Amino acid sequence: MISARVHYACLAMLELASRSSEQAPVSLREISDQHGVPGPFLVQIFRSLRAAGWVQSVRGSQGGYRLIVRPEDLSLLEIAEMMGYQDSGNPGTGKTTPAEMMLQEVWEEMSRVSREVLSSVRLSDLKERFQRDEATMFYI
Amino acid sequence: MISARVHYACLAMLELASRSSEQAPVSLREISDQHGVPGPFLVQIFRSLRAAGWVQSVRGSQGGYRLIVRPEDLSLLEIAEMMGYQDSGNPGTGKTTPAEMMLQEVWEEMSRVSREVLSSVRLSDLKERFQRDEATMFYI
DNA sequence: TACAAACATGATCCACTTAGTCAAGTATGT
DNA sequence: ACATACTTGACTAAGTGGATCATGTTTGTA
Repeated sequence: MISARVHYACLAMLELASRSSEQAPVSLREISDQHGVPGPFLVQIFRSLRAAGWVQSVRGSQGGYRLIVRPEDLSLLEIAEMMGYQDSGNPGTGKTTPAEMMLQEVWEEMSRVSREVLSSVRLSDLKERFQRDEATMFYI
Repeated sequence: MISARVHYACLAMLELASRSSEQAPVSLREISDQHGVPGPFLVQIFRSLRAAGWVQSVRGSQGGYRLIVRPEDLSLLEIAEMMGYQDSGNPGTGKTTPAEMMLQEVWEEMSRVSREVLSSVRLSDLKERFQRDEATMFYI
């Protein structure tokens, strides 16, 4: 249901968000090492993130990526959709029999509630929780 | 998210349920014609339905399938799972970083609510609605 | 200026799943 | 006997997702 592509993108965005106070951009290498995401795959993902206008690239040595949207303005649903979450709808025989339509309603309700969950989580929510967790960890 | 296989299986089960009062079993041919499901594909699907113990096959001429569970005892979730819905869980890098775990929670919540929708619809619910629709259609 | 770090872009590849097909066999009613 | 219809198993075809490669461009630094 959730592809690795979506998962990786969310990890990456969370990393950028949690380090948005730093001046230096974050390199793909760091994200790759930190979260175990295949390096070349990250490149692809960031192409999309850049196209979405959420990150800015800094080329050259000491380069990397920087977040240029406010974390509270971005939900996981938006990220997932940008990464290709459910471009294709539910199946169907094409017919419009009563049975067919009834099932369609169920599938749509399913996808509705799923999207509701995704859209209810903003990047800033995760960032907050993340920082709280880190603080807790530190004192244990 | 919902595969054609699941969709077809639900259509077929609904057809069997709505005709469970008839003595004669329902042939695959009839279901195929009625709902536009590729014939040979139905064969595969019914193998699983039979393995689940929900239908009984009647071989030979005038043969077909007959429902042998009560429609109120079967939910769409059970059908979907039998047809291979989400055998594989959500993605993950395998690491147990805070970020990773937080995302896992979201993905799990997503799949939880989806399953909740599926499990809340029983075959008997669809059957009822189906018959009501047919009756309405008739009088229009 | 030369070099290394790091992004940019496009093409490509492989594995897996899903949808769909075929063929040979068995059971049964007429 | 013969037609109908399920049984079983193998098999193909297409699409998708994950991952990789190669090559080029930009920029900081020695």
